[in-house]
Amino acid sequence: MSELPKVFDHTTVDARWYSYWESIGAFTALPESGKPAFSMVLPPPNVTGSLHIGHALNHTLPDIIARWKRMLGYDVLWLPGTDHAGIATQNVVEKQLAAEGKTRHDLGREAFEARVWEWVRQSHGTITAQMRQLGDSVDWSRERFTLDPGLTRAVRREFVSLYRDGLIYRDRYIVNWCPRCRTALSDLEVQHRDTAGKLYYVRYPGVGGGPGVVVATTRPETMLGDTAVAVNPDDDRYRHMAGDRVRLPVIGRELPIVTDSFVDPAFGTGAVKVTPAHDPNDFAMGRRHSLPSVSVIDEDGLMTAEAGPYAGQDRFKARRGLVQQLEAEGLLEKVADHQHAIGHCERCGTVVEPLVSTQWFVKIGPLAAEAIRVVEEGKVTFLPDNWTKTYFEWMTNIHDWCISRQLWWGHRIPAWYCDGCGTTVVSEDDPDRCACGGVLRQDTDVLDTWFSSGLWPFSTLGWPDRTAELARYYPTTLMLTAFDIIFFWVARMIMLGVKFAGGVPFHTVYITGLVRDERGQKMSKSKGNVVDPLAVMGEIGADALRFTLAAMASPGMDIPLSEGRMTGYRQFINKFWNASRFLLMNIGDLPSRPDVPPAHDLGLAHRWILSGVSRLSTEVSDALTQYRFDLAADRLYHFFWHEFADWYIELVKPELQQTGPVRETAVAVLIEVHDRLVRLLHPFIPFVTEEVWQRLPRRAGDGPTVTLAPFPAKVAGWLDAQAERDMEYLQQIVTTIRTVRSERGVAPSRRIAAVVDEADAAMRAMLERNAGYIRQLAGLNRLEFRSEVAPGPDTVKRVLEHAHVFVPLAGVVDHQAEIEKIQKEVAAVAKESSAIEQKLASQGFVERAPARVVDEARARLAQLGERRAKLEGTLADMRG
RNA sequence: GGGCGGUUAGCUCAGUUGGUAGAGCACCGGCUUUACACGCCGGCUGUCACAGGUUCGAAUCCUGUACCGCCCACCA
Repeated sequence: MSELPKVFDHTTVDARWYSYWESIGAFTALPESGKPAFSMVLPPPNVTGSLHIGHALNHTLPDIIARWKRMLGYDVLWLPGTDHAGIATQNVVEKQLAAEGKTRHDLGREAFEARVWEWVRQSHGTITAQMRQLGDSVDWSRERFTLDPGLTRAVRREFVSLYRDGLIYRDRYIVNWCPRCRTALSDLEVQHRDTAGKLYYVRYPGVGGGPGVVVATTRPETMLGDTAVAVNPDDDRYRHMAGDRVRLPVIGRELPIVTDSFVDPAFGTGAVKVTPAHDPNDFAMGRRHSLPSVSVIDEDGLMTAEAGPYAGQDRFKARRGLVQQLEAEGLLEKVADHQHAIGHCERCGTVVEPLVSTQWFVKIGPLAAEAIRVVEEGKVTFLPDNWTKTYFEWMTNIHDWCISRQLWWGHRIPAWYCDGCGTTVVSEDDPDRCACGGVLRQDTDVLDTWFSSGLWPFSTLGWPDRTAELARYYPTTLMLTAFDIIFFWVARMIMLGVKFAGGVPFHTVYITGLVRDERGQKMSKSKGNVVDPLAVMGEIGADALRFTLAAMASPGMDIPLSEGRMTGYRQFINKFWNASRFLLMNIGDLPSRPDVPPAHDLGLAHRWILSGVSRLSTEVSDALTQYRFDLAADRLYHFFWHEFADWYIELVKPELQQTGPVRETAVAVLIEVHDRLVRLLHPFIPFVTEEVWQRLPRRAGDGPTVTLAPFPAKVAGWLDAQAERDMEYLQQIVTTIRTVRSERGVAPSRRIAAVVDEADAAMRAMLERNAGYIRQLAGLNRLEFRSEVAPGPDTVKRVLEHAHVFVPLAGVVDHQAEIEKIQKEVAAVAKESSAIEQKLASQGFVERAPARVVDEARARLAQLGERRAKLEGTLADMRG
C-alpha cells in the first residue's frame, strides 16, 4: 500500500480498468439473466469522426445512468455504434482525393466506394477507442454501423413500406441544391445566415412601350429565368395592370402581370418578379398560375444557355455583370442595402441554390401527425419541458422530406427504372428484370443519412425481424442529445418508431445544452477556443472531465466549460484518491471486511457519519431519478470532501492509533462509509473508484468489479437526527475556537484551554463524552464544561446559540477588536430581530401565514433575543 | 416574422411545490498538523437586471422594459 502515489495518476490506471471491464463482460447485456431490462441506444457518432466535447457530455451523462442502473441490478443494454454520415464522409474522402489531384469521377463509383470503406475501416477504431477512454459502458458485442447488412435491410424495408403506403413519392420539385457538393439537401441541412446584401430595383418596360413596372430583387441574376411579374390583387397601384405584359430586360421575353395575394404590397415596390425555377415561393406561384419554368442556373452554379449572354458564367459573376448592364441601359432604378438570411450548405458553407430537379420525398404529414399525438399523450417526455413546445412548433410546420442525395456514399435507393416500358420498380430485393422483359437500372442516388439513423433504436435490435432483443429492449428509456439534432434525428426516430416498431422509441428525451468556452462563447475552430476532450483527458483524466461535465449539467443551460472548474474537480478526484490512500494505510491487513456494530453501540462521530451517508444515498438516487446530474455531483462532492474527509477522518484519526475494540469499530465504520461513497461515486468517476475498490478488503459475495456492485441504498436504522444535531453543536464549538485562534494569531502548534458554559445537563454530558474530539480538533490541552462561568481578564468570550465559549489568552486579547466584533454582531442581531418583529406585528402575517411559519418566526425571535442578551452581557463584562 | 433561454458574490453557476440567499474558483491572513500544498485552518464578498402587480411575505408567481444569447422561418 505504501507505494501508492500521492497524486492520482490516471495515465497508468484508466485504460487498464476499461480492458478489464471488457474482458469480464461487465457491460454485456444479459437477456437471459432474469433481471429487469433497462436500455438505451447511443447516438451513433460519425464513423470517421473524432470525439469532441459535445460527445463527451452526451456520452458521460447516459453512462452515469447506465452504470447506476447496472448497480441497481438491471440488465442494462447500452447499445453503441457509428453512423456512415453520408455527405460528411464523402466530402472528407473527396478532399483526400483532391490532395492526390483526383476526383471521385476519376475512380468511378465502385472504386470510390471501396476507397471510402477503406477509410471507414481505418478510422472506425479511432472514435471507438476514444469512447473507451471516456469510459462509455456500452455493450461492444452489439455494436452496429448504419451500413451493416442488417441495417441496410431495415432501410430497404422502410423505403419499400413507405412507398407502398404512398408516403414516399418521386417528383420534379424545387429543392435546396448545393452546387459544390452537387446534391440536393433537406431543409434542415440548410443553414440560414444573416447577410448584408442589396435590394435592386429594376424596371421591366411595358411591351407597348409604356413605363412598365419596377420590381425589387436581391438576386438579379435569376431574372433571366423570370416568367411573370406578380402584384397583390388588392394593390390599387397595380390592380389595373393585371393581364398587361412587360418585357424582360436582356432576354426580351414577354412576361404577364399576374395577381397573387402572396405578394406583400409593403415590400419593395409591391411588384415582384417571378422565377419559378429558382425560388420556392415563385415555384409555388408558378404552379398556381401555370407559368412556365426556365432554369438559368445549373447544378454547378453556372448560368445555363437560357441565360443568353451570361451562359456559362458563375452565378455571382453573372449578377455583377447584369447589374452593370442594367445600369448602362438605364433600367436600374435604385440599389438599397438589405439585410437578409441566405441559405448555406451545412457541410461546406456554399450558398445554396434553389433549383428544380427530380427527387424522392417522404410525405411527412401523416407521420408527423402521429408523432405529435404520441407526445401529446405523454408517451414521450422532453426534459426540460420547454422543448415540447419547440417540437410541436416544428412538427406542425414541417415540409415534405427530400431524401435523395446525389452522392455515392450511403444506402442506394431501392428503385429501378425499366429501359423498356419505363416502369419504376421499388423492391427490397434486387430485381432481375422488368416484368416486360426490359433491363432495369437502379436509381443512382443514395438516401439521406437520417433516413437510416431514424431507425436506429430498433434497426439495431434486429428489426425488421421480430427478434427477442427487440421485444425485450424496445422501447428504450432515455435518449440524451443536444438540441441541434432534435429535428434531424429525435423527431424522425419518433415518427419512424411509431410507424414501424409499434410505438415510441424512448420515453424520455433529455436535451442537453451546448458546451461552450469559459466566456460562454460557442466553440469553433475559427475562434480557436475548442476544448479537445482527448487533450483534457490526457491532462487531468477521464474521471475529472466526467465529473466536471456532470456537475455543470444543469437542465436547459449551456455549459461554459472553464479551466477553473475542471481544475477544481481534478482536485476532487485527487482528494478522493488521498482519502482512500489514508484509509488503505490505516486499516492494516484484514482477512475480510469487518461488520459495522449496531448503531446504538456506536459513538457520536460514527453515528453521525452513518446517518449522513445514508441520507446521501437517498439524495443521489433522487437526483439521478430526475436526471439532475448536477445536484447529484454537488452532493457527492460536498459530502465526500467537507463531511467525510474534513471532519470524519479527522475525528477518527486518534481512534485508529489505538488498539482493541475502539480501533476495530473505527476501522469498520470507516471502511463501511468509504465503501458506500466509492460505490455512490462510481457512476460518475468509474476509473479511480475501481482502482480504489479493488484494493479494499472484500466481503463475501463481492463481485469482480465495483461496476457490478450494488448501489448503496439508504439504511433507515442509521438515520439519526439527534447525532446530526449533536455533531453540529460540536462543530460549532470547534470552529469558534479555531476562529479565535486564527484572529488572535495563536500558533497552530500551541495548545490552549477553553471553557463552555452549557447549562443543560444532558447536553453537557454529551459534550463531556465527546470532549476528546473537541480538544483534538481545536488544538486544546484543557477543556471544561460548566453550567456557569465567570470569565477572568484576558479571556475571549464568544456567543453560541445556547452557550458561550471562553478562551483564556493572556497577553493576546485585543479588547478593542473584541468589542467591535461583538458590537457588529449585536447590530446584525438587532436588524434581524426588528425585521421579524415587524413581520409579527403585521396583522396579516399572524392570521394568514401557516402556523408553522409563525411559530418559527417567534422561536427565531426568542433565540435572537437570548443571543442579544448574551452578547450585551459579554460587552458589559468587557467594558467593566 | 415566430419561438425559447439568460440577467444572483470579482468570475462561472446552484437555488423545483413563494418564508428575506449558496457552491467552486479567485482574493486576504495563518500553517512542512505523519492521506492530500491538486492540501489544512480561518476570513471577506450580494439594492438576487429594471419597473409595476399578486401575496401577510417574491430571487422564486404575473405583466411590462432593457441588455445578452440561441433556435426556427419560402417577403422577393
